[in-house]
Amino acid sequence: MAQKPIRIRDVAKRAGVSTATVSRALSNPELLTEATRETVFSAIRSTGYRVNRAARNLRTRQAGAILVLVPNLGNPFFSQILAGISEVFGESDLSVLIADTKDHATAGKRVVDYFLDSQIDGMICLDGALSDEEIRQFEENGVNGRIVFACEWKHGSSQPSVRSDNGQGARLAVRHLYELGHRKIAHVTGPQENVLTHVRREGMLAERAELGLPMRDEWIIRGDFSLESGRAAAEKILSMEDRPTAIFCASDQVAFGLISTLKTRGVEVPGDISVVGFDDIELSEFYVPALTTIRQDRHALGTRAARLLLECIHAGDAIDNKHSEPVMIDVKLVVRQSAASILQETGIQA
Amino acid sequence: MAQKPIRIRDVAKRAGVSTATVSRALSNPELLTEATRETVFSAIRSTGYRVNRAARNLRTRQAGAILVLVPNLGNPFFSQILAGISEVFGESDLSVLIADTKDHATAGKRVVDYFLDSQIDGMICLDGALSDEEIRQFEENGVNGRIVFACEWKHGSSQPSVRSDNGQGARLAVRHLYELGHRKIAHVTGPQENVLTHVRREGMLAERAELGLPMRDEWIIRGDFSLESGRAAAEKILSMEDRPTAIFCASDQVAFGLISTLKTRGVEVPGDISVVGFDDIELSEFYVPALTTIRQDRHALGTRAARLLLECIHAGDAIDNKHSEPVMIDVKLVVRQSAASILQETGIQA
DNA sequence: ATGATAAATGTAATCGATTACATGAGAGAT
DNA sequence: ATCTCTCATGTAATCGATTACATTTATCAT
Repeated sequence: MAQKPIRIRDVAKRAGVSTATVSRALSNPELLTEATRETVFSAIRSTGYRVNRAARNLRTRQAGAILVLVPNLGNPFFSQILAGISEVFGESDLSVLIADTKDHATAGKRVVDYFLDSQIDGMICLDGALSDEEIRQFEENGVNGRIVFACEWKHGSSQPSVRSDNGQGARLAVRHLYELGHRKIAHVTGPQENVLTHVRREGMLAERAELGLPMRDEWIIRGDFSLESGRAAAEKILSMEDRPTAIFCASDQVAFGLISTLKTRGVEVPGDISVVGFDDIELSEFYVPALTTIRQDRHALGTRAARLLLECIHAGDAIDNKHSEPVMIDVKLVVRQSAASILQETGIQA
Repeated sequence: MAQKPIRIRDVAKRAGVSTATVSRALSNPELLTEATRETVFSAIRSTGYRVNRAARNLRTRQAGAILVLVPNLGNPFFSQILAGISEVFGESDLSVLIADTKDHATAGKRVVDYFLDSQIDGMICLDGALSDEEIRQFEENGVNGRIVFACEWKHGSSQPSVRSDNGQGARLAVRHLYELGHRKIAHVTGPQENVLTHVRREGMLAERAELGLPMRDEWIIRGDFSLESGRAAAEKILSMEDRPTAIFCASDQVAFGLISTLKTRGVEVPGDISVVGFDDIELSEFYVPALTTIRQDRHALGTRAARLLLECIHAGDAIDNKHSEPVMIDVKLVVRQSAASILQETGIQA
């Protein structure tokens, strides 16, 4: 019961014009007379014609799609970014493909192949941990001008990117804890090679130095943004003789893993230890205690990156990589319940 | 600096064969002599040839992609399902498009257009709330055989679907609470028109009846799976004179919203009120208290649906809709901390 | 040796839209 | 009345792979 496919030729016949005219009505309507344009459109409507993407893509040498490369689709952090991206591309006529870096690694797929197979016209990469080999393949095949990084980026690369002001976020977190009276502040980092891990740690150290806060090696605990690593960090902290009074986590998930484990072991948050997260995912507001955290505007990260990519694609080789400096998105401190004044902890009142 | 595109013709020339032979080497290698096959493949390797998808799609009248329609990309519940889906399609050579129903509604897009524009060969629909109008369009355009529902489904439709055993899940939840000694059990539902809302509510009522539990109208609280609706439900419960001792929520998110609000208002969970969720998203284990909930195997939902769709696509019009009965995925009760024996609550010991 | 059959490969039409180039009609200048 | 020039539209080549059909070659029976 397949429908009879309606071709541009059928529309042309119906409208009494050539296929060229129909095609122009679609892509450059201003070239046509008011009258013919009307005739053609009414023919299109009455036949229910829809352009065949494959044919168009073949002829125009475009793919009509872009790819979003996500480090881990299972992480709720990315959902709002994706929503922002698909919102923008929903208005263009580009479709959005989504792939998980994890799947790739296991399946031995090369990202550059999406370009080489002309499956995509561009890519938004949410994963800064692409191998150098893959980056080299991008350069080699001249697809660099059609890649935008968002959230994460490749360290030292000049590729266009959209990012939160992570350093500032870290400083806000530390300062907030400082203002609450905390001096012994620990930090659970992200994965070792991650750019975000780096800038957030640096931001924290900078603010710390500025405030003249003490520092110990054991206060920097290696994590990887995951719930599980939050749990592991909690174990470390529980085993310390002299525990920090506050902990700044590199992600909200880490904070959840941490808090949940601490509380299970009888350590109260924020009673005994204050915790600040990073990201402000939806759930943070409804955690117990509601999480004090640094908000990243994930939706904006998505839409800005999407628009930037659209520019790159439309510019083509014309402008090339003039978007060298990253687009920065402001972050802000969201004060909730998980970090409290140290006075409450010790019971000392002024 | 665009790369010279290598066409099948170039490979043919290099290998000293016709384009037909090269094409066969790729799609039906068994038709060729060992020798020519070797020659062709080595020519492919040395030229770095990659097939042009647009050309292939045009000729074969396929799209080379499938669509996953998600009710709300921002909901972490779907991430694992998506991961499962992209895992399966990563092995086929179909790409995965993802679209959010919300965007569609606002942009006034029609889902069926993806098919009509030959952008997709099939679709996995995670949204059971498609309008009748849209369903009609599917039938009208003969694309019904290429649609698989997952998680949710269209009530009364015979379209292939993969779903959790929601009724059983609800029964398990109620029974668990019953066994803990609870008799006054409330339920926060999903959105009114949702199929899951319906079957979960029915399952709950059935188990309740079987156990001879009392029932009051105010114990059925309307929600919509969201954190916010959990908060609203909590407000309702707080305002009741005679509060239920346990609450079964239609989703984990609802449970979080509920618990967080109850605790903020000084009602302890599970001390004063026990709560059971539904879904078992990653975070549930790390909530405070760790959430007792019904686990849906989201990854399996994704992979099963993906494989089912692959079958449908390969079968073509041949088998048509023989997958009439839904694929059921088992759920199980995961006991954690949010639901406790009622004895603890009242302080009465046996 | 010859014809029949099967297996491997080649030839060329085809998928459907786009667009460079060609054509024709009308406006305006002389 | 004739010549230009412009603007709207038509003609047909093209994008690159697939595949029905044609042709060649090899295999085998008689």
